[in-house]
Amino acid sequence: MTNEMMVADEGRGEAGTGTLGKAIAVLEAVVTADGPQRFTDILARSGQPRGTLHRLLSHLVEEGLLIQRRDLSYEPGLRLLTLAYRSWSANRFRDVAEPHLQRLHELTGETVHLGILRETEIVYVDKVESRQTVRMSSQIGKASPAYCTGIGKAALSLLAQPVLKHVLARTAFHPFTSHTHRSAATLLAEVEEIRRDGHAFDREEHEAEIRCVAAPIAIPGSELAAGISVTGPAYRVSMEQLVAWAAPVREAARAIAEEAAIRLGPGRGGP
Amino acid sequence: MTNEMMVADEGRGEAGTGTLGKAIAVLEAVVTADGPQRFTDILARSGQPRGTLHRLLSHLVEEGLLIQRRDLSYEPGLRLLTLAYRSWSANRFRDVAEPHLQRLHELTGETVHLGILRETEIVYVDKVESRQTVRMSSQIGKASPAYCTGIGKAALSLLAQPVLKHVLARTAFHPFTSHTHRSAATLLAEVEEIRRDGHAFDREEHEAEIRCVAAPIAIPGSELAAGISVTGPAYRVSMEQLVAWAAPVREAARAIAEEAAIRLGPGRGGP
DNA sequence: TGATTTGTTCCATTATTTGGAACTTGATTT
DNA sequence: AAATCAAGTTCCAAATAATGGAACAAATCA
Repeated sequence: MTNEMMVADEGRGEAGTGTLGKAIAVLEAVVTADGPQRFTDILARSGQPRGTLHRLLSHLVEEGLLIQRRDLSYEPGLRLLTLAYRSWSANRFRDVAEPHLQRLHELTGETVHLGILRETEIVYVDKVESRQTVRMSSQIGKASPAYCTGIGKAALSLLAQPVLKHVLARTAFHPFTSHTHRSAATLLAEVEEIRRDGHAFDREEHEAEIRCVAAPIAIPGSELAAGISVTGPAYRVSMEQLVAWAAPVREAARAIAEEAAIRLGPGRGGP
Repeated sequence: MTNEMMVADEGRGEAGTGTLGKAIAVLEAVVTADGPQRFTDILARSGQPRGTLHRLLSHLVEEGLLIQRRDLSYEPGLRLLTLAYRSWSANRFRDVAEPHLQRLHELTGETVHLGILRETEIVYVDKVESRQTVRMSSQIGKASPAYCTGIGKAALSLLAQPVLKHVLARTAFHPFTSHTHRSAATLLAEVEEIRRDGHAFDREEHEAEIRCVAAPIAIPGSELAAGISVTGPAYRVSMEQLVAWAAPVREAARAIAEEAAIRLGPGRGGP
């Protein structure tokens, strides 16, 4: 099963192909920008010709995916949020994983994440933490690079070697901290270890003073690679501590995979 | 300003018009369904012809908006979650409102919501609550009918009469509880009161044993009607208590509108 | 094995998209 | 006040993609 693991191939590199692809690319251009975007801003960001872009934008507004303000600038619409809410709350894999995340959190007292690999990034799909953090409902839906996060590297370890190579070829190795992998070479070696050990560490590779231990999960039914992690600040969580937590994290991952195989296995999804 | 208040008009009633509209309609059909949907399921739900639907689905999968499982059934993809995360975390209106919601929560000890009107529904955009509830990160993105919720009725009170009529004409008055409005007539009378008072109550109209007090906010710059509310269980929160909270809720709404007018007012949105 | 259900492909017709250029609008400058 | 410039919108013939009915495959059932 691990060998067949694939990554959803989105085809082209940047601007979407096809009519729908272009529309979504424009949507993304607006959504990823900081503030409201005027027509000219989007024109520059998207590279579409004027006439085309204008029609694309009106269609997106008609669909409620964008909102046009009174000063003619464009903002993300509410429909995106509603669609995402529905797809999140109906996600059966997250549902299966949730109690296991909870249990891991009770054991460790630290933040626990569930993430799924998409292209070269890890998308966080669920999170359990104790104290109210600054931003209220966390970063569900946030995407971080796979190559420098615990869950990311764990998920990468599930990929067949040629697929892994293909993903790494598309990865930009940005040096977030002094510990961040700087090339595919060192990462490939670590992935080898992760395959052997069944768990991965983030040694302050994405954010300074933040460490984690993670384990991979192959989602049954779909060809997705996922993972869970326990994350904590370096001053509170030593590497020794993380090593000690590796076993329960692996065990939780195994339990999630097993339960998922039963509840969302080969047949139709349950009620 | 209240008079110009409009509701994003999505045009047609159900199935999307145009190429993009159809694609999003199909996406929605899959996303709102319970489990993974097989081709035939979607065929029935969407009413599209076979050939068309097949192509539409492949495009959606190509774009990462849907995922196709090994058994050929379709599930929501991760891209939706990522797009929604970006648009939520960059939402400047929510950003402005957040500290005010926090303050209201500290004053009342109950759950505080921020919602925006979209068509006939209220979409919850932010939420502040104390104890960890069952489901972790709440119902951000959830949509509830406007006619039977506090924020919904408050927001409706901002609409110009003809627009309001148009919205109510498209509303299905589902009797959730014994207190739910059963027709536009009684609702219109209450909206009149809400316009006069500046606040609205939900007297267990959407869910039994749940009450709230809400106040409307006209979002400056866009033509959106929004609102905030304090919600609590009937056994803990009396109607008298809600009446007492009405003033601070109105005041918070006013403060949010004022601050929003400055920070995201007529000009470009500053950093 | 034959019947049935489910998913996929084909392709001539039709409708939409494309995108450069002209046009409108509104602000700023001379 | 006229001229200049920038931003947004509209137009339309050519190019392209969507359409959808029907034929085709593949798996499932009787």
